[in-house]
Amino acid sequence: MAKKIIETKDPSTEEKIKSAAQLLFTKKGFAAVKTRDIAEAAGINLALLNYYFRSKEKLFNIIMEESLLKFIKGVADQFNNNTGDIAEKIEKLVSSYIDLFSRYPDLPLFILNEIHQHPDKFPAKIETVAGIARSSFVKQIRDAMKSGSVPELHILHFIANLMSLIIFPFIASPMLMKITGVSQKQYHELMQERKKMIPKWIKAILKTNSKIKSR
Amino acid sequence: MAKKIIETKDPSTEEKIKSAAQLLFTKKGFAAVKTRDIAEAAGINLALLNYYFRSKEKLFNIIMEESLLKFIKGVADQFNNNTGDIAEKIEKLVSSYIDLFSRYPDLPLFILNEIHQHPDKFPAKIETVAGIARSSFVKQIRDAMKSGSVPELHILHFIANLMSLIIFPFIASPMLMKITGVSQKQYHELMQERKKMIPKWIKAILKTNSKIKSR
DNA sequence: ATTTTTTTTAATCATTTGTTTAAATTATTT
DNA sequence: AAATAATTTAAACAAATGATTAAAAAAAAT
Repeated sequence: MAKKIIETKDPSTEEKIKSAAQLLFTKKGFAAVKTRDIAEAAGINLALLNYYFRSKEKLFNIIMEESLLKFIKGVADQFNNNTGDIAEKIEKLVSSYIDLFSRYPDLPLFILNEIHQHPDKFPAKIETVAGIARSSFVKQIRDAMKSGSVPELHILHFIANLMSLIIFPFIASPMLMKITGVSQKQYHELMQERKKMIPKWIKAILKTNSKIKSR
Repeated sequence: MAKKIIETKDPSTEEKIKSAAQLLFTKKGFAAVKTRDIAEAAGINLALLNYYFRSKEKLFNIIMEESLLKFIKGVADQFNNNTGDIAEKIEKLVSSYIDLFSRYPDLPLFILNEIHQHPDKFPAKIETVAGIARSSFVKQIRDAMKSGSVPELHILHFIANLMSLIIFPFIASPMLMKITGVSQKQYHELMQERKKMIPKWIKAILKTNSKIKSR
């Protein structure tokens, strides 16, 4: 009856469990997924889940942590990158996120749900988040606004708009497809289109507010 | 052991159950809510839930249907309204939605989750959705684009952008508050601000694309 | 080859959970 | 007031569910 310290061994079954869990948790959420579902999807014996991960909750936390990392790494990289101007950073950010969500379409809703239900757990694990507000990117924007080269706009609006335009179409894809009658393939192409369009739109949004300032 | 046909009687306990269920389902989703949670929150005996609603699932469906109605009524009203120009309709739509989500902050995530998990169930119940594509509002936009008075832009982008800018900040409020350090009260004020700003931003987005066309 | 350790399996446990039952209570009708 | 119907309650059931156990099988070490 030798228990094992998780890290050290065979990735095969451990990985099988993790990827099955990732798939299911991401698609259905913690409560809706049963340990037996994971075992079956992974093609392993039920007891192995607890053997490798101790509990459903611990397994979920691992999946969630990795998901959060995927989600945040892109922002963090761009937000803390010190080279390039605002426009360039936005382009890279948009592009890398659209690629990420094209690969993992369930990721954003999964994460937003988790944050929605456990708002306090979230920043504890990922210190990166607090860093965003102090990042060079946000500073860059704040400075540009103060200097007048970019019109004033509350930073929340700016970040909210940018994230909205990137993320929401992935969260709402079934609805938007139903409403517009667009096919899966078309939808994907339209998302690719947005890589070029969102940066332009964001720029246009910023210019809009100059009316308010110059009045 | 007298069973009853639901509609006819005392609203008191039935309503207590419904509002408790609405609160919990909306906040935590179907699987995470236990019938005993609902009973406790409603301050009623567990068996009454089944007495009045037959099953947890039936109760959930009622809550979901009402939520979908709340969610869609606003669009449908504006989208099928035949008076007023595009700009006016957008203003009304934005304003009514921001009010709706300010009152029911958990509503959008709840509905998006449901659609995400049961994409087929959704349009079956709410015929309104299919109607949106054929609505006078969408026609109006399509005509305006063709006539050149508004630049060409795939209708999906238009609807996606509009919904994104309205809805996403409510879905992501905990995250955005953490990132920007904005308080609950400030956040609410900023959402109110968006009533005026989003229509301008949408207009600005539309104009952006004219470069592509006029080139 | 033998021993030891690690991994896998089938069976089982203890709770939890959705639902039902039968009796008690309350309200309504006659 | 008596009879009937509707509502509420406490208790219980059956199935589902997360977790554990002890033994078997496989792999690694000696």
